Amino acid sequence: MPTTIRDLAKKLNMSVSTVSYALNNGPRPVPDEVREKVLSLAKELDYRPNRLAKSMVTGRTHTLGIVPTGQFDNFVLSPFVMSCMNGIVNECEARKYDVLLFTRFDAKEEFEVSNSISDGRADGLIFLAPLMTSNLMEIAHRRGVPFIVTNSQFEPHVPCYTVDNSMVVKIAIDYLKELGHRKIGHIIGSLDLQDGSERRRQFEILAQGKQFDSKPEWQRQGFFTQQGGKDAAIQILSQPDRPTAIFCSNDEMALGAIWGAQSLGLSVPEDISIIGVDNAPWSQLITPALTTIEQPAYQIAVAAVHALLNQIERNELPVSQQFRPELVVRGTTSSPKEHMKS
Amino acid sequence: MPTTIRDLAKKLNMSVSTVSYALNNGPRPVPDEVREKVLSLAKELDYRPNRLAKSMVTGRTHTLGIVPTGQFDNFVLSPFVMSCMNGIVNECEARKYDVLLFTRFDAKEEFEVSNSISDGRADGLIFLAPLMTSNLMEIAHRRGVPFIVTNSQFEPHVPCYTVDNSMVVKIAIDYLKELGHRKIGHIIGSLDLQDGSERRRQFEILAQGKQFDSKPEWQRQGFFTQQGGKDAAIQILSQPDRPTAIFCSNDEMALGAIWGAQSLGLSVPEDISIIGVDNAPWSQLITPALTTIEQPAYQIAVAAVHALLNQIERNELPVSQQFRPELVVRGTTSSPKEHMKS
DNA sequence: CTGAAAGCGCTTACAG
DNA sequence: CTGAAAGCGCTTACAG
Repeated sequence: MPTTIRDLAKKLNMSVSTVSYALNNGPRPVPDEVREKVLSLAKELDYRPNRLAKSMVTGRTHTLGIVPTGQFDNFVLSPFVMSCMNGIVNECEARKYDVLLFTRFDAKEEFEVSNSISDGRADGLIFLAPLMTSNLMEIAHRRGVPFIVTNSQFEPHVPCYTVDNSMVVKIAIDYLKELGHRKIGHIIGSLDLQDGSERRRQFEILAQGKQFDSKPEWQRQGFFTQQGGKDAAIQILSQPDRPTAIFCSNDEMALGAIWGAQSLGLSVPEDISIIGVDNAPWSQLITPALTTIEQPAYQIAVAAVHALLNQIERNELPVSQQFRPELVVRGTTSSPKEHMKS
Repeated sequence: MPTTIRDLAKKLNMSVSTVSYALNNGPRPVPDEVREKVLSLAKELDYRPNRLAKSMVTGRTHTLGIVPTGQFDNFVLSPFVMSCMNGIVNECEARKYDVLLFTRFDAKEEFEVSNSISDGRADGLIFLAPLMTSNLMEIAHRRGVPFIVTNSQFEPHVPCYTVDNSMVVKIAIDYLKELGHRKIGHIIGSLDLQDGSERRRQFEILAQGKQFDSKPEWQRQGFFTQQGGKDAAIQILSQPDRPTAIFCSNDEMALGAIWGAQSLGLSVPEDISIIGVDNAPWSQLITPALTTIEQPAYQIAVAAVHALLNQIERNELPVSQQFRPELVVRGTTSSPKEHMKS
């Protein structure tokens, strides 16, 4: 059995309160001599404070909970989520918080998750790109658990930290237009994720605003996966009248789209320009290197954690924030061939 | 204030014990009618059990702690660690455990880590590729906290789950020899990590066994990073007498080595064969695709978690296990040019 | 069958 | 200045 504060008190013939104050160096003053004694015995007996007991009485755990959307597999595959995790963990480290990863996730075991998130183990919650249909945020709100959301947007009162998706699409389209493209397709991401559906919506808005030509047949679901991107690209590009450029909602699908185009005998970027979103670590390693839109995932996460901890520690209400994406021009985009332009 | 078990008992005019047994559906039998009442009021008042309180009395948290080696940055960069995390989280999910990520890590804030790991928040610990100099395992052992180690090996009584590094090196060297290589260099990984130092040691053993030619100048530190690999390759390959193949202790360094070779005007694999370790997700995306040795990181992690949970739940002592690596032949290796052979 | 009570290991008002 | 005690929210022997 590990040493407890009572063991120390008994051995020293002191009260537990004195020992506690000595150990914590306050808030009640303790004579140096007494403190020395306590500390030295604590060391000798390898005393370790029990955090559960402490948390029970203080109501604080110094732990942040992370609620993933789905299987952790997707984490590893998604460079965005990984950068987020990186930012979260680094910021937590700086603020001396630990990170609790909930493994029963929203999509599958909602009931267990909804129990976990407010069971006292975390001071606050980070929802990583939750499904648009998730009601977990509502539950957290109702139960008074501080939380923030990354990469999804909900009602105004829900604090959301996300990239500006209308800007993501605008930057991509503006750049393609600048290159001379008029006929632009879109490989759509998962529509139950806000990034996927919002990018599609913005694409639609620009298309309907006659910013460029697009037809329904040039827009296909790719589900944010390589295979999905490849299938979608093949469908889009095997049509007699095809676009000269495709905007893909993430890099995975863009990679698949390149393969799809090549499988049809088309060259990238000569025959078809392809642009993704994320700036995945591998995107600069492929040939040709992928043109993409980078979202500041790391900074988003750091800001989100910062806001959440400010709410927890200083009761400051977090305010939603949108972050600017950035164009990264590489080799999968170029001007369209003259005869393809229209 | 959230509803407690006492609130329920009071409102129902029952004892807390009855409510507790009703809520947990045992171990003491409770009449169906009473149980219904309790459950329905619990639902009405949105009662959520406090896990801290429960853990205090049961001594179990249903949470596994992960102790990273260093900055989380390295996690994101390292495909091996990511696959491990993936395996850990998936296996924990299946067994209904959550995952606590300690953010104060071994290398920097050892004292805080050593406090955290035995503070009651986790039922067991996973040390992810700990430094060979770490004494955290000893501390965990002394305090009676169940733990396992991945990708590092210590004394026999420490349960370690790791790839068989002698086989990693043997497979790489055998394959290069089979291609006809006689002059082989090595880009060494971090020597404070067991994978790095063990692979170097095995390389040395084979070299001294006259399995192939190698000189000290053909072995350079690459610190497991791209830049380190590039620098090392440039040093190795700018010598008048240079090897025809380089075995790199991981894929990151192999990538850097390719760049280094190319910066010297050498072609891969025509002028120099390069082989890595890890089978990183991007390794098949580069041109030429990287020949590498895959270690079953996911399976290692799953087995490790499995063993750890068996110890926690059934008191079965975990036994160390070594896993077989596998050769993945791709485009960065070929037979050496005739005149270079010796 | 069910209630009153002890106890998990702490913190912190409350007395003296 | 310091000790005895209440209490955080549970589980579970112990009585009745």
